[in-house]
Amino acid sequence: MTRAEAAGLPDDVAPKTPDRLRRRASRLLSQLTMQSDRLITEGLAQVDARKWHYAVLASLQEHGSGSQATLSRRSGIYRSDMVGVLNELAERDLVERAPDPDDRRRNIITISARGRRHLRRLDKVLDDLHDELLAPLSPAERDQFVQLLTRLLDHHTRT
Amino acid sequence: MTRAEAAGLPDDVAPKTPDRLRRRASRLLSQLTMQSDRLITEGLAQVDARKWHYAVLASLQEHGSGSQATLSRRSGIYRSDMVGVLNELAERDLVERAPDPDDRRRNIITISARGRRHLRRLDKVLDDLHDELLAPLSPAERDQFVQLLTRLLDHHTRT
DNA sequence: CAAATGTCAGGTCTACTGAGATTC
DNA sequence: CGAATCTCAGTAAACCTGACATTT
Repeated sequence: MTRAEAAGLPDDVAPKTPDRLRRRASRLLSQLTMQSDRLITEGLAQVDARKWHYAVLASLQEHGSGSQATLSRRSGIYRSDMVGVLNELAERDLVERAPDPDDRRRNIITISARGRRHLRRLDKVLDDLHDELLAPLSPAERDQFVQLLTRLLDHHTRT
Repeated sequence: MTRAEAAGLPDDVAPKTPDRLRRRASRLLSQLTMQSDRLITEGLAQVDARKWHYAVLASLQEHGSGSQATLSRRSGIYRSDMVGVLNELAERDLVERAPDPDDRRRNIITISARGRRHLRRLDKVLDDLHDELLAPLSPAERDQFVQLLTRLLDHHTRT
């Protein structure tokens, strides 16, 4: 018995796909991302960090120092928002902001020893949080989930 | 050669997992959802609709009429935001808002014939948009993707 | 009385735009 | 000159809270 029949609705009113609202990938994505963001934001707050802190520190460690504009392109944060993020990171002595002698428009951002230590901590915290986020999935399913997400995202950003 | 070696970084600085930023499920989710939301929002705007319109209309059709508070619980929209959404839907004659004679605190919201027609249109539009969203995936992969999302979301909302 | 309902007036956060000053 | 960089001001939308009057 379909849901429409159960509700006593005539056939021409019955949805082709019951529960279509709940099955729409876009809606599932939105809702899950809200949960995920909350989880991550709260978890990082407990170690005095934010999502963008991690993005910038990880990018610095993996790809090396760079100007604010470079970091912006790498991490996807807007140039205008990067200023505030770097202010927070510099306040905590996690990065150093020094003028570029070769191009005086630029600041060169470098991760500090403290920043590297902090990043290691954040990585552990995030590992735990992702364990919680992906708890219902087996290791193989987690890999597959990440792979599907990656393919979708690549498709929509590359083009 | 790892990325860390390529960048000339010492071993103790090398990330355990290269590209960890790009592989974090939370980050993939955030970014993909941003693309998805943009796609859906723009697509619906072309037929003078918004995401919440669809949510409310679909809920009305699948679960029948109800008070604003009931709709709010069904669709996940806040009671306070529901007012505005229903104003927009009523302006377009897609729903009717009538006081409940049995409980004068309530309004009973009913989908109109026009609303049902509009909903059918929105469903087609959304089908196309999801085709675009999930373009890189095979039908089997799309099912699996939806299923993984559903399991994750269930886990984080039920508990 | 406590609780539910519809409504309104906000708060906060985030993605995003625009512009100005400086330097290349 | 045009273009890039850093910075700040501000918009728009989304999620969310709190309060109020009315009714149960």
